[in-house]
Parts: sequence; structure tokens; C-alpha cells
Amino acid sequence: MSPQLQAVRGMNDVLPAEIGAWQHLERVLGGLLHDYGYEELRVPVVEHTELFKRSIGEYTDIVEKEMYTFEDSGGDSLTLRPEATAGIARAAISNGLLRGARLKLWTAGPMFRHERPQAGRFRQFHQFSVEAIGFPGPDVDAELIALGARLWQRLGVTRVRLVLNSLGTSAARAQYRGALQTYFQAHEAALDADSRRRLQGNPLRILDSKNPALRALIEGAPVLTDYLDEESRQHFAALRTMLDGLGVTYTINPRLVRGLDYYSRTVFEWISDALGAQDAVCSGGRYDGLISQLGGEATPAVGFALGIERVVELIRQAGTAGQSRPPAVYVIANGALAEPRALQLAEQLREALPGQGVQMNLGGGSFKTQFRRADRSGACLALILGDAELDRGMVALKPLRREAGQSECPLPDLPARVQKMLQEESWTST
RNA sequence: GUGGACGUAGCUCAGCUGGUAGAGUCCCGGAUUGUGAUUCCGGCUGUCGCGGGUUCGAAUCCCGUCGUCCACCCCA
Repeated sequence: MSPQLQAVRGMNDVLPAEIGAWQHLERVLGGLLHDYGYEELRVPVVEHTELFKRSIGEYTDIVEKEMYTFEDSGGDSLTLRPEATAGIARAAISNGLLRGARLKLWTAGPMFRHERPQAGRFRQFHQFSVEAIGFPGPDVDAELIALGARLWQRLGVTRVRLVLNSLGTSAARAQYRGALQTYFQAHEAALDADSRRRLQGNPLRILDSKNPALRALIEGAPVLTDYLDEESRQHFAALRTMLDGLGVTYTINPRLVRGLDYYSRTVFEWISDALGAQDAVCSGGRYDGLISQLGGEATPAVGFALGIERVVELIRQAGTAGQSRPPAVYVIANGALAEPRALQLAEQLREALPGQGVQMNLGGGSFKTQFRRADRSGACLALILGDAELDRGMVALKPLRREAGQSECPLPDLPARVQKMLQEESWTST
């Protein structure tokens, strides 16, 4: 195969065999978001590069080395969105939605990051992004998390658990960051190369290190929780009380930090042990400072992003994915007169039995071939029209899902007869 | 960006220490001149990822490159 016919690295096709799980997730989560009062909005896939630099943070990995950035023919620097929150915040500002805002919004679609692909990580991947804007209290945080818990329940996905932390205000975090730097600088000799590099840029990331050699050192480090400002402490305590009241179980991980700079106070992550190294399935948190930072009226907000490919994998493992639905009837036609007539019959059946699925044999083939296709289509009934039947003004019908002989019925009675036979075969549509 | 494993038919794979490719499956036809399983018979498809090197000779050895998978990093 010529190289130019390959898909771009890390950008995958979703084939019919896998689309059932995607549609299942989209239906269930779409319904759930409606139940919780969230409304869909759609924002562009491309934004000004500046938006992401100012929101995600100029010195994050995403902005420094993972964005698809290009100059358009007008000379503007544009970027394929690496995440959706920034675009939603921008949309709320530029459409004047913020005055006294109480917005509950969601969007879904492709995101782009130039990373090395691996299990659960792709260069074009898909997210649901859910945002509550204009709600300051911990009650939204709790409700958003409850929404997640209900989603796993409705999907029949069990291997996920919730991890929770509070980052405090940016001032509190800066203070903590200083303390962390002092601590790790004192033990610099014990650090690995990666961590030494993070020491200046982002010492919080050292806490996330998977290097077992650093475990003891990290456990001895100052804990973010001890540096929380009083208001954040109360916010977090209230959230925990609400989650306890809702029966949502969680563990607190004081070392949970997010890779995007705009988070403050509540951060959470639903993680799974069934996905390999990329275990975060859905994560988010509060970003009270983002909107004012982007030039909008100061508005608190909280939200999460859910990785569709990763959840689809969990659905696949749980075996709760929707199977593709076979047609109810497969129409077999043989003969110069019968073929055009069969096309008409198929249309008549589609008119009379909407939603049932009537598949017409296309492209000819022997009777044997057509029957094999009928069988493999998974259809409940084969409808047979040859010139012999046509001469008698009849059609033959044969159940395919059990051993049974075929019967004939007069052409005008066909729709009623098919409906009756589908009932007798206890064939369920939907 | 770094490391490891792997690229052979549409799909799953075999091919030992170099002698220019094979099985299963799928698809098509027939046995059954109009009936889906199974069985039997027959048929179709390969620039052995790509480029270069070593050799009389390379799917096999070497180098490069592209891609896939997994991990690091990072994150959904």
C-alpha cells in the first residue's frame, strides 16, 4: 500500500464494528446530561493559539510541545484545540453569556495533541466536556461527580474509582510550591533527571512521579492539604460531606495535581485499573480564575473532560456495548421480472414497517448466494420472489432463525403477513 | 522527545542455521440446473512495509526509514 494512503499517525478510523459502543455512550451520557439540566453547545475545533497559551498555561507540556499550531493564509496563529474548556470559556465571553450567568453546558468532539501514541492515547482523540459556569459552591462540584458515578452505573462499568483533592487558591498553591521547592532542593542529589528538571518549572509534578526510587522521598514531602487557605478548606470539607451524603465513595490523594494551570480548589479524577498506563477516564475540577484571566467578568466555574476512547474500551470490556442491529427482512429476488418488482416490495415494507430494517439483495447472485447473504445478515425472515412466484401473484417467506419450511402469501397481503410472522418469531425491533 | 517488541494474502498467522512463499479463514463457483449450517471439489488475491547494503542468490543477515503495539514522559 502506498504510504500516502495511510491515516495520519495517532488518528484512527472508527469502523462499523466499533461504532455501537460509541453510540451507546453518546446516547447514555447525552440522556444523563439532559437529566441534570445541561445543554449542548458546539464550539470550533480551531481557536487562536493565544487562547490556549493564556488558559492552559504557557509552560505546560500541552502548550510547550503538544499543540498542532499553524499559521493561516491571513497570518494568524491558529491551533487545533487540545481540550475544550478554553473554547467554551471563550464562547461564553464572546457571546455575552456571562452576566449573572448560571450556565450548564456540554460539548463533544475531537481534540488534538501531538504525543507519541500508546494504549488509550491518540493524537486525535474524543472528549465529552461538561462545564458549570457561575456556580461558586461545592454543591455543583458534588452534583458533577454524582453525574459521573451515575454514568458508570448506567453503562455497567465497574472498574473505575474516584480520586479527589483540593489545590486551594492560586495564592495558596504558590506558597505550597515554594515549600516543595525548598524540600526537594535539600534532597536534590536523590532526585532523578526528570524530577530535577521539574524542580524549577513545576515542582508539583514531582509528586506524580512513577519512579519507585523516589517513593520514600515523595512521601516525606510537605502536603498540599496543609497549605490550603481557610475558604478552600471549608469548600473541600463541604464537598466531602455532600459526597458522603450521596453515597459516592472516593479516596483523597493529596498528590493529585492536574496538568493544566487553570485549576483551583476541587480537582478529581475517575481512574480505571483496566486500561494500562493511561488510566484516567474522566477528570476535571474547578477553574474559578480562568474566565477573568481571559478577560471576562470574574465567574466561578467547574467542569470535567471524559475520554471517549477510554470509556469505549471499558464498555467493550464490560460487554455492555450495543450490538449492531440486523435487518428484520432480507429480500431475495431472481429473474428479470422479479428483480424490479422486489425493489418495489422492499419499499412497500419500509413504508409499512418503519424501523424494522428491510435489506434488499443487491448485485444479483445465485439463489444459493442470496440465501447465504440473507443468513449472514442476521435477518429474521427471507422474502423470496422469483419469476415462478410472480406468475402466481405470490411471494414466499421463510424464517431463518430456526429450521422451518417456507410459506407463500399473495402480494397485496405482504406487509400484514410479514408483521404477523415477525411477531410469531418474537422478533423485536429497536 | 526516549526505550523495547513487531510489520509476510482482505483477516489470523507459519516460513529452522540465506536457495526468489504457504496454511487456515474470508470471498466466488460447483456437488444440490431455485434455498442459508456442515462436508467435499475447484478458483481468486502477495511489489514478504519502503529504500539501500552484504551475497552467485535475501521474506530470512546488516543499515536507514515509515508504520503498529507497549512503556517512559504527559494526560482524556
